[in-house]
Amino acid sequence: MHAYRTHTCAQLSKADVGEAVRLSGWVHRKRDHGGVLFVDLRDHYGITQIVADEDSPALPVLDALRLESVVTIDGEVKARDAAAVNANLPTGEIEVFARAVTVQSKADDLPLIVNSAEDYPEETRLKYRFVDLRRERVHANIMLRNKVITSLRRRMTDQGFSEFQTPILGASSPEGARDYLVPSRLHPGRFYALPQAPQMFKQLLMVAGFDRYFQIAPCFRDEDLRADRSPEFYQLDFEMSFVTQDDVFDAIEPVLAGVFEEFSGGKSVTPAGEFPRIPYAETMLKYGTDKPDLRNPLVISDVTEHFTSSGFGLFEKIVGGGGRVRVIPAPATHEKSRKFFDDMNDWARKEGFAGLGYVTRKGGEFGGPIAKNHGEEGMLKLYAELGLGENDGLFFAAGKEKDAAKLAGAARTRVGEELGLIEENCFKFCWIVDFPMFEYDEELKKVDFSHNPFSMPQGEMEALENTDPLEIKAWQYDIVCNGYELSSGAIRNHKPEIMYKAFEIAGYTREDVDANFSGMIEAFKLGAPPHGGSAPGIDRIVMLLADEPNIREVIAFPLNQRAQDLMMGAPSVVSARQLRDVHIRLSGEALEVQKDASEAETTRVDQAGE
RNA sequence: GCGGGUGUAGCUCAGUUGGUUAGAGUAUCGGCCUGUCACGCCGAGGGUCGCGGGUUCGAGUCCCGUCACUCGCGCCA
Repeated sequence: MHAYRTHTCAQLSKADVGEAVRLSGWVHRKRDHGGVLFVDLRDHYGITQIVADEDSPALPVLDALRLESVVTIDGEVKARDAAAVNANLPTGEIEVFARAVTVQSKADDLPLIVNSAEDYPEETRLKYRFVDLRRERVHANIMLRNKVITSLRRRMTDQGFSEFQTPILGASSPEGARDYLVPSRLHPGRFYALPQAPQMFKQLLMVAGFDRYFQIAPCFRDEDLRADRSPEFYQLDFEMSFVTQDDVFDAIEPVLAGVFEEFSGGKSVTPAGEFPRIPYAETMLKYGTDKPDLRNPLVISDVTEHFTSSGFGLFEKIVGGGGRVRVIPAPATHEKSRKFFDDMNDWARKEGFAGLGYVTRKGGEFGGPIAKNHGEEGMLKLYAELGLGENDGLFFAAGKEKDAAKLAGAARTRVGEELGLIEENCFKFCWIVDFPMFEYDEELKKVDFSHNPFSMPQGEMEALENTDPLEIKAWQYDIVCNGYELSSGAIRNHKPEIMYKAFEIAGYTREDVDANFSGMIEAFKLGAPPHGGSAPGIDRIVMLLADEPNIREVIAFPLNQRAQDLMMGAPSVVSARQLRDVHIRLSGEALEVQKDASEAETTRVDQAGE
């Protein structure tokens, strides 16, 4: 007989009655009836009820064990009486009568309880993540993640993509997020950077002629966190040669739609080939964001023209100063109290906006200060244009275009949620396309890249030379699902002359480009295919599929909101010797921290890895 | 860096207008119980009310500061 088990805790059924079996697992739950003891034995696969009575030598041993101890049970499979069958358990028709027990590992008092769905503080959960991960929900999330990744791999290879690895220790590059830095021992004063994404390497693989690349790629960005942002995360990174934007869309839509259909648990998914394509300018107008949640039916409109002259002086003044007025409909709000509208305004102020105006309408009657001052005639005209009914309210976001769009976007979400308009049980995908190539940086008072500088401008060199830079679009696109940006990608700029020109517009010289992107620019001078790709975020995909509001719920060992590993103690102080090795001397606060750390903390116990 | 929320027993939470010895459930420990499956019953231990200061005859409760966690803004593809 095997040392630990003949079956898993999910395997036994009526067909095995009478068999002598050996099971191993964790003591999930105990029910002690004095002369008879029930133990739910749990492993990765399931739960089997173990029973011991006074005839069994296992009884006192199991009785004394705390929950989550690990045991091996030798016993006999018995059928349960009809009345004792547990229909909630796949193994509920049988139980194993314990003849003997071996304690593999005793558990102390637990910081959190595995057999309960109770919510524990994240701090506790992360510190004892190995216990937390035994709990049903997180365990299932991590297994879902595994299945999603397996499925993505299969779908990509089936489409002729090949999987590659790229370096983790790379060079810091100037654009984008802050890099995680790794000091070099062999090269004093020099640093590696962990990849924010394998961007250049995947492009170089295209230049190397591999045609279709993908990778489940670890990415690192040293920026502040959000619920959907971790400093280390994974992307389904891919790149293709000799492709147009449409080819990239055609390649990835079936992969994403397919994996969502496979794991959505019956929720509807935008079919492959039908992802709406929304230009950036349109999404900023209609949804007030570049990651619109299309489950929300509300659409923002620009009504600036209605307020060039208006009895409502505030809007007239804003419009006169070049500002915009945007509106969000609040359908069927005739029975909402004044408090509902005032609360929205309070919310907007709390969010740091100037305020959210509103008009109420009850049975055709307009209400609120804006309606009063703007006049009934003007309101009727406005409502007619917007196609609004006699019981529909309206929220107003006014200000500089950027601010008005942002407030309108936030208000659209808020109104949709408050009115219960968000469609449930669906995943709504869309592409955001035609991102601007450049934008005006108000702080630096200059034109700068609005996204990745390596995207091909639409119209290529001709556009760069003859168009207002702020009008130029890029072959740059995002995939958005339910308001989450899942992916960002582009058709790349593989022509050195166009790249020099694009950088020139953003105020960089040929020498700047050569110095910062030498590898890439050299490669493009030695025969580069047109190419493009994208990189869907795997953690966010799993988060959506698992219906979790937080990315850490789908990462086995996540860093907390302050980028610390509470279990392993990262980031940690290191010994003076380690610092010397990498030519680093601490000062100021950093030196104080190092000094205050206990000797044990800075003692390095060498251990061999695998 | 900024704003919001939270912080009371190992854990989840209650705690009134500032008023006697800060409670419940769960976990732990002890006892009872032969068919449970969130078993049940009896009992016990367990508290720097995050920390520091202030107001007050009196602070878990009010005020100021600070720390931790978290959500958002800034930042970030």
